[in-house]
Amino acid sequence: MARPRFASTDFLAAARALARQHGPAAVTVGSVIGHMGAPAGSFYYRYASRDLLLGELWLEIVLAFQKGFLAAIEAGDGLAAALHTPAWARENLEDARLLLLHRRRDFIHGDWPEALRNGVVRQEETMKTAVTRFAQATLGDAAPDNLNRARFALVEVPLGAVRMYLERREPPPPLADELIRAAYNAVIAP
Amino acid sequence: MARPRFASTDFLAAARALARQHGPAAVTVGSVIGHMGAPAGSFYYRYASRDLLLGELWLEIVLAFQKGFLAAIEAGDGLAAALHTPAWARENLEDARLLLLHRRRDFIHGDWPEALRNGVVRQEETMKTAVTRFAQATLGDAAPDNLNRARFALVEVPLGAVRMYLERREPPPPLADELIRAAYNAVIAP
DNA sequence: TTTATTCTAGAATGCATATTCTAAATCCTG
DNA sequence: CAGGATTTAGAATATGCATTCTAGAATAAA
Repeated sequence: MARPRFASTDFLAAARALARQHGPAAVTVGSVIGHMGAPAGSFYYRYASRDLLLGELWLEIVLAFQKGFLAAIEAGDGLAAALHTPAWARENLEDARLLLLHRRRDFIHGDWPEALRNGVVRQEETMKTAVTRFAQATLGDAAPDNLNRARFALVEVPLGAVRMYLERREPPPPLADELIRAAYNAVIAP
Repeated sequence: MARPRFASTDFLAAARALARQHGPAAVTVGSVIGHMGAPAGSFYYRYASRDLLLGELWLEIVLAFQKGFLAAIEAGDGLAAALHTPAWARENLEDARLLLLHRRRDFIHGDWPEALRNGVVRQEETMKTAVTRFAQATLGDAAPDNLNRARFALVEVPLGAVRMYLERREPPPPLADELIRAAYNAVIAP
């Protein structure tokens, strides 16, 4: 084989760097290979498409985020799950900006590549299951209103408390936690 | 003059319809003129660029939304301002989806057309001023933490309570108001 | 050393879009 | 009606991108 100069992970790393700096839309095949001085052929030797690259990037980040969230839910601690967002954002500011300031469809517009579809579906369902479990355990049952209440407390409130800081590239301050805690307690009867 | 078949407002209406159905990215010059059977020349006779069209659309919607919000703030009623989001979303479901499910940069990527720049800047500052006024009146002063607290209660919480419904094209139910009220009261000390 | 395999190289292709250009049609005014 | 202004019309141009293609270079295995 010809001397391998470019590994898959190199392309992924370049994509990540570009996405962090200029957003997912700026991750074009051209910008990626330009960023690392690789020819187009080398890219397509590793990745079947641009979508595959961006999809992998998103999935990797979302799964990393999810881990701590799920752990808290499984421990039955909803407040900890809600507070996981600012905590994770502090430790992973750049990835948090990527994940929380953009939508999934900013990474992949339209259908996901076959190779990733399973992973994405599993990710979605894992999240949905966690929220459902929380609703049942803490709110009594998984009636629609309870699911929405749970989702609000666990997902939307933390996101809202953190987004304004991420936009300024600042780690969420203690106030973010305080706001989340207050809203959580107000919405999830103790 | 040749018989005017296409008014500016026709293009704006077509853009709105397309954006509502498929998102701002689907508003291309081609899709707009295709949607109304107009030639490209007629479009460019009315609009200097696609950005101008999309920018006008966004600005029109955001200003419509803002009106009620500002009225509540000026009346000194923060809770009413927070509840304006679900109320407006109920009355303007499709525009609310457009405004709240997408970001400004999904309409205009990069620099805004000169013709709209003033309007956008004014819009931003009007909003910032309103939040500041609220912070001073209700939280004592406009220290950074107070501004962020105000923004959370007035903007982020309502958005979070409403987004999940908008995504499903459903008007926000009473629960949305209840969640907003609870979070608002918890965060804005009475 | 030969040969098959794995990659690098980067030019060529194709497609979706925005925008421009030129011509002609329609209407208003004198 | 003549002449100028306004609009329609839509083909032509330009650009940015993803992707494909064909050649050739570097390596491992035989």
